[in-house]
Amino acid sequence: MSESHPQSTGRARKFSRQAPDERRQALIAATLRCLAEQGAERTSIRSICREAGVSLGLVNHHYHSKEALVADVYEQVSNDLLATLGEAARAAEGDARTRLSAFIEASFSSVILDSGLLRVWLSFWSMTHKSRLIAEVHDRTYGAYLATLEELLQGLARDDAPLRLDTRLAAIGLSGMLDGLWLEWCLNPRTFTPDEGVRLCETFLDGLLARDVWKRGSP
Amino acid sequence: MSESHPQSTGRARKFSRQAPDERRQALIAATLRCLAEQGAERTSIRSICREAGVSLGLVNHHYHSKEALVADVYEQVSNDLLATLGEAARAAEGDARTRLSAFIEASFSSVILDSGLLRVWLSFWSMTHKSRLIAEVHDRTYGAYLATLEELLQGLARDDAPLRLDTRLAAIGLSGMLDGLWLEWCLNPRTFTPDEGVRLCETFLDGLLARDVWKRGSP
DNA sequence: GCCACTGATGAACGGGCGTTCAATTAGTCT
DNA sequence: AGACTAATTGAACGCCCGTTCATCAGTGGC
Repeated sequence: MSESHPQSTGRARKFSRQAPDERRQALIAATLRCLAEQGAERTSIRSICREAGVSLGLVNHHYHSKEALVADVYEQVSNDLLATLGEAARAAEGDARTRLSAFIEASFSSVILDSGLLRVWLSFWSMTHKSRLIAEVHDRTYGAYLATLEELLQGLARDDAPLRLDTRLAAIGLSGMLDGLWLEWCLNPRTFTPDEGVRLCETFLDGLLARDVWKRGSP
Repeated sequence: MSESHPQSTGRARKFSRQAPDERRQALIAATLRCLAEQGAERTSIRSICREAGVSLGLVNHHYHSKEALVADVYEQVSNDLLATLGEAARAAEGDARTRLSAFIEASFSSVILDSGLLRVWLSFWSMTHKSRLIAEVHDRTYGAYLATLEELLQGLARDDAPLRLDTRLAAIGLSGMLDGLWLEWCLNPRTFTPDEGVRLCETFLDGLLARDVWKRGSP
């Protein structure tokens, strides 16, 4: 049978070695599962090791602290998520507006609207103020998120030549609405449906594109 | 001198009695300070008692658990905050739109844009999934928040008679943008200015009022 | 002036935490 | 086959946690 289980002919292997990169990856995955299921407060090095099926000391062999491990998790989850959303936008055939709609719809898909994912994010957010490392990951990944949105919005502005759109601010506004609705939906899914969330974001976009609307708010 | 300090004529008072209501209030205030400064993870019953200047056992004398205390804090902070914002809206002289703008501006005032306040809210949010009590407080207070926004938006719809505004959904959208921007600003105040936040919310409102915009997102 | 009532105290309990480190062992290289 | 290397183990350390409860002490009613 498998060499990871006891055999009749010899002693069981007590553990299996792995290359540091693979092991780190396994620890990251285990940490993510813990954060999603238990939240930051109940995610201990012990529970992570239990989840990963390794002994207590292993985390501190591969990471010099719990903080460093969580920072790696943050970085990876952010990148994966943004990649998923970006992929959805890129896969949409059509003009810039169609791609943006695809991005928004993907943001309200069941992969994203998951209270476990919120628990993960709340964990990261709650660490930003006491961990420089985590704060840096936040700034970097949120910057990448904004940049992606801004790029999509620049496509919009290009399609609609006479329109003067402050794409930086528009990206901030759209991300604010996406994040705020996502947060609220995860906290209480009964408040509104994912479809309604999509419609609200679309409404915001439409408002941006109504030419004389934008300048009303300006000084 | 004060009877709460040692006197030359007698022994120092070891403690002072207070009516349960007053004491509870003091504990709530101390808990709030702890949550704002340290976050949920570092806010222990011990640190709360230290902050309130009372002994360890007192919290469990007035509350049967830490959870019950935090639920009381949540309830009170929510009510205070909504009262502050509602006050700002009510104090604004003018039409419905003016009152809404006042509400929005108040939401981006320095009292609200405070990373300590975010830490408090992150604490509450992170407890909603493992505490029925806290989840109930969230539902109740967020419902009141939405109701206030919806009332203000109904005033808008009344001023602009031909406009058909789904005030429930509009309130959800506005709250989403307010919360999302508030969250992001607290996490990284360098991303945008409070003024820009106000302008983004105003833009969303203007979009809602551009008559033919709303139905575009509808089925 | 005393007593009952009740708010307040703080030691004690059992447990979980992050981190350290000497010992062990799997896998590779000669 | 044996030695070497480095991944892995798990006990141990010191600390903080929420809750319990026997005890103490102010206050109001008699």
